[in-house]
Amino acid sequence: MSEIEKAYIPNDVERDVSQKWTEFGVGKAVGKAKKKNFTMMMPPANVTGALHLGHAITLTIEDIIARHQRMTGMDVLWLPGTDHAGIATQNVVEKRLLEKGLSRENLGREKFIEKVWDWKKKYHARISNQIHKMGASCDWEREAFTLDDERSAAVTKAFIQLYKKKLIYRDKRLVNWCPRCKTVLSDIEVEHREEEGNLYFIRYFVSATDRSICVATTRPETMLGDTAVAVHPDDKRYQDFIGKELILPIVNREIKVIADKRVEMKFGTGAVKITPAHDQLDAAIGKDHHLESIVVIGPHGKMTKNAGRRFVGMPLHEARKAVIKYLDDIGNLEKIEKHDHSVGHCSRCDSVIEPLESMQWFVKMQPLAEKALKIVKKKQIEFVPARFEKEFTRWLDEIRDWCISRQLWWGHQLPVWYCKKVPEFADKRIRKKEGCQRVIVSEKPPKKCPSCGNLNLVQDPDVLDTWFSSGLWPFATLGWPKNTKDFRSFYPNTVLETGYDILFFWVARMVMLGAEFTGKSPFKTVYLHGLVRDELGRKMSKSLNNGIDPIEMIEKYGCDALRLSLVVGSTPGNDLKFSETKVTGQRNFVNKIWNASRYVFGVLGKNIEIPKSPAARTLPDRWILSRLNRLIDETNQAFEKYAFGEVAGKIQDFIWHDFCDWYLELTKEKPNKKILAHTLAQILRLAHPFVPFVTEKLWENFQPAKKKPKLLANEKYPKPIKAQINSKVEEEMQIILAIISAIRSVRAEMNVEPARKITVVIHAGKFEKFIKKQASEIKKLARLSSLVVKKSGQKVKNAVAKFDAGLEIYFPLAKLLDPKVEKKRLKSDLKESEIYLAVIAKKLANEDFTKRAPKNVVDSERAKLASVEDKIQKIEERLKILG
RNA sequence: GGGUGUUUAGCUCAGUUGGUUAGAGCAUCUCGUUUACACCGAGAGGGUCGGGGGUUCGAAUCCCUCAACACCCACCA
Repeated sequence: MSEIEKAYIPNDVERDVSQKWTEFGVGKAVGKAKKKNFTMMMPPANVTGALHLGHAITLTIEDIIARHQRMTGMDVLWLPGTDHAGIATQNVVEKRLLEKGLSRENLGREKFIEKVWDWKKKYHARISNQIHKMGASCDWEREAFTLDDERSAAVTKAFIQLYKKKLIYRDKRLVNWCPRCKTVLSDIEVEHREEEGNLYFIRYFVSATDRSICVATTRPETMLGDTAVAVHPDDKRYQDFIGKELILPIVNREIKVIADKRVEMKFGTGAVKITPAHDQLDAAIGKDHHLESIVVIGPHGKMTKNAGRRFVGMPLHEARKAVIKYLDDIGNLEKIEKHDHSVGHCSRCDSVIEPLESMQWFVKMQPLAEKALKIVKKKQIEFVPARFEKEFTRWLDEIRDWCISRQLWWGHQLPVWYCKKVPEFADKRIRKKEGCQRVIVSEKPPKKCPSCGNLNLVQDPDVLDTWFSSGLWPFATLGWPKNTKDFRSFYPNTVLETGYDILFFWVARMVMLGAEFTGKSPFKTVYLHGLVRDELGRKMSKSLNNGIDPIEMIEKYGCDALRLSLVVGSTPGNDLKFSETKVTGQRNFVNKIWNASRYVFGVLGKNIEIPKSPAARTLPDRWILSRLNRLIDETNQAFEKYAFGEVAGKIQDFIWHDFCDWYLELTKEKPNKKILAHTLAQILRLAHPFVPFVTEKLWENFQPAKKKPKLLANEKYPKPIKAQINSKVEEEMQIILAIISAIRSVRAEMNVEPARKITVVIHAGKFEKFIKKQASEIKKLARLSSLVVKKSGQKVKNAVAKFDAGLEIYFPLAKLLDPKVEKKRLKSDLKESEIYLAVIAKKLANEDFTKRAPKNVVDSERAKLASVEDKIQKIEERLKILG
């Protein structure tokens, strides 16, 4: 016993245990088709920086799942990986370069990518190390990276296959442009926020008249690119304007008034300026009315030469001011009103997104979404919690095409070559050259143009959206498109666990691409956890500086404590408020397990074998076995529901209260070694998925010296022995515990020092027998010098009395008894009981209740009534005696 | 403009298919060095379950409605 430290010191233990797991290959999956396989892919962490609490909760939940499944006998593949995270990583590296006065343009593409790989290596090592520190029992031998060779091959294959099916196409359209990241983004990478703004009213005159139309806009600078004004065809105010030419102020270009149903009559003046190059709705209207599209805002957020000499080169916000001033000067600015509207921001850098017309690559989503929806309809995929299914299908129902090309360097370059026709943002040298303009999509660089034989082909400089490669993750990680053994063994995956914030970004794409390429749902269950927030419920962010570093928590309190603090009290899909005090609370619990075990191992001595089926000798023995098996039963059920918080909470309750507070204390005099060993072993097995380090370390004490050591991680998860669940035993024990509590309560109320042992007399009625059997335990825990248990007897005079559960408990100590205090105490008890009596009596007086409620409910109410009536009667008698 | 979630003790949250006087942890107060643990133990106080209405013998739990907060989606310029 002296070998076990008095308090649990996590850091050394964790290092030691971690090493053991690696040695024994705990996370390694076998991968034989005949074995029962369980597959789960770790959401690949971005190689941008360090692990945060979001990763910590992901790893904790997934490790709980993985360890639990492993212990139930599954061949678990939990495959770890990292994500190249295109924009995010490129941004950090560029930022770092900028600090040294460098830019990616100075370095050139190749050199720059080298730098990013350097960064990747460094942060990959750091993140892997941190994943280890979280206790993650994943299969490192199968680790994958979204940009490694195998995954890149999968990406190319996927791209080509979709292109051949005409599900990938190239088109010029209005896209979301981030002027800071200098790339287009998909629609879901744009975050809309309601912002204060202005509505500007600008007057456009009809050519050669003094009649005019006033238009309202939130973005006056775009008027330089207007090519029409639209009104609703039914709008009486503007009937005779339709078809007329207006003079666009400043530019002095003629634009037509058109009629279109999409114009909202009630908004603004009912007349809309149409700028097809810079607004989605305008683009749609422009297309239908064959309007010209004039680009006035360039890719860097500056005005183009189309905006006119006065504005060219101006950044957007300046251009807005200048246009307003100009319009005001020439008298065309009617008024400015306050107007809140939703503004799109880059999800990576928060810059305001500009709609920009540009040639990009898209995935046609409708056919893919249909396949995914079919999977949902056929119930081939289950969401936990279920409500996310609705969100999932709704998004798929309204799906829009996915812009997948990015003007970045870090990522999978498109497997596309042009016969000297190059995309618009390529540099000038190649732009000048001309060819037959053929687009070649090919797995390997083509030697010459298949149409004209030209040798001078140029690869599209763009890369694919990071999420395109993540979308292939469930099968690309297993070697797809090759038909590998792993793919056959582990596909489809069993569970996909991640945060609900990437339901569309990631989960939906995996389901669609999985259905497309493998013909089935990539996983059976989608478990979505909530977001970790700070104690005020705010999102953790760098700008608020409210982030908590999980590694720091591990160093301070231990990994097990951190893991519990992320799971206990949390439910699927709901956000979790996190605070350091939660971790300290769980650290205390982990220490409790440690010390309870220390006590048990002290009692057991060395070379302990865990008994197969220990015999219960006493009521407490039978009770703890009943409670234990009830717990096992409940935890198994809760695991089925993915209610990990519930499982952890129940195990915690059992260990702390049933086992430590009661069972260990009750049996200290005469410990039953076999029951102790068995119960502790079951506890360690049950708790292991949640607190793997401390339990694995403690498990070492169960190893008989001669035998080869076995790991707890490879043990079987407990199954309930239903025959040991015994409600009668639990009820009896409940009475013993109630007696002890009642005595303790009276002692505290009467200020009897704990050191002072007292005498208690119990009139126990029908409970006499088994209370007598537990007399020594009651004496010990209630600190009694003697305990007299009788069926009934004369009311004990000069005693403090307590009536509970049909029992009379007397404390015959004249010194203790202050009649005044005792009367007061009894009276308050009486009052409470009378209130309770009234409640039940009223219920039973109601004929509807006695007639309609089930018999067992009515009976139990009657029993309660009898019991409380008895108690009241006894208290009243007592009060009479006291006078 | 649609949709979802949350609202239970000072704080963080549990509350299965409606059925004891609504629970736990933290915090608070009182007592305690009973050799596993002060990262502990014992005891106590604290809630008209967001408001209103309905269904029912019976509602924190089911239905309607309102409110606050959070989030998601949407081309109102």
